[in-house]
Amino acid sequence: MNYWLIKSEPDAFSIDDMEKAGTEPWDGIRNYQARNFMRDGMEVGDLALFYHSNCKPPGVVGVVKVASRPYPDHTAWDASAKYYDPKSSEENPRWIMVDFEFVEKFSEIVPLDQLKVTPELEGMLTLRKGNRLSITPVEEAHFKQILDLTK
DNA sequence: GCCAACGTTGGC
DNA sequence: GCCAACGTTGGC
Repeated sequence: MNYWLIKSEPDAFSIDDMEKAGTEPWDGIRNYQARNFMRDGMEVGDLALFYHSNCKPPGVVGVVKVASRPYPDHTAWDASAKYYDPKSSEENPRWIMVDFEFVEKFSEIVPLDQLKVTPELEGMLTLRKGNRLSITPVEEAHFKQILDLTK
């Protein structure tokens, strides 16, 4: 069992969209580190914090669950798609994705400001200055600490 | 809108 | 393999 944090811009896809969708293919990941986390680390049933980025305020707004094994991201093959990558092919897919399933929406956001001042979360990858990864692993203790902050 | 941080690209 | 130029992310 591993824990993760995934970022999404609420203007593009929010926790409410996630709740409506129920299950959502997480396509469009075009970063090797994030891809490798999905490929090498994610297991069906893993839990992930759902984080709203690029908004006011940014922060953790809920929990989702890994609902599939990694599989090729076909949007990379579609020349008209936003995340088209000519270097990826059906024979040799460069990018992958997983499905996420809605688990929970917090009654209130846990804002980034609060994460930053919580001593137990010191060292969390997402809090590191300049971190732009859209998928990061989260330590179990940190994951549980953030759930505690919602109570 | 600004800009720091970081990843990617491509010339050499 | 180096590194400058460029693009993107995301907090502020």
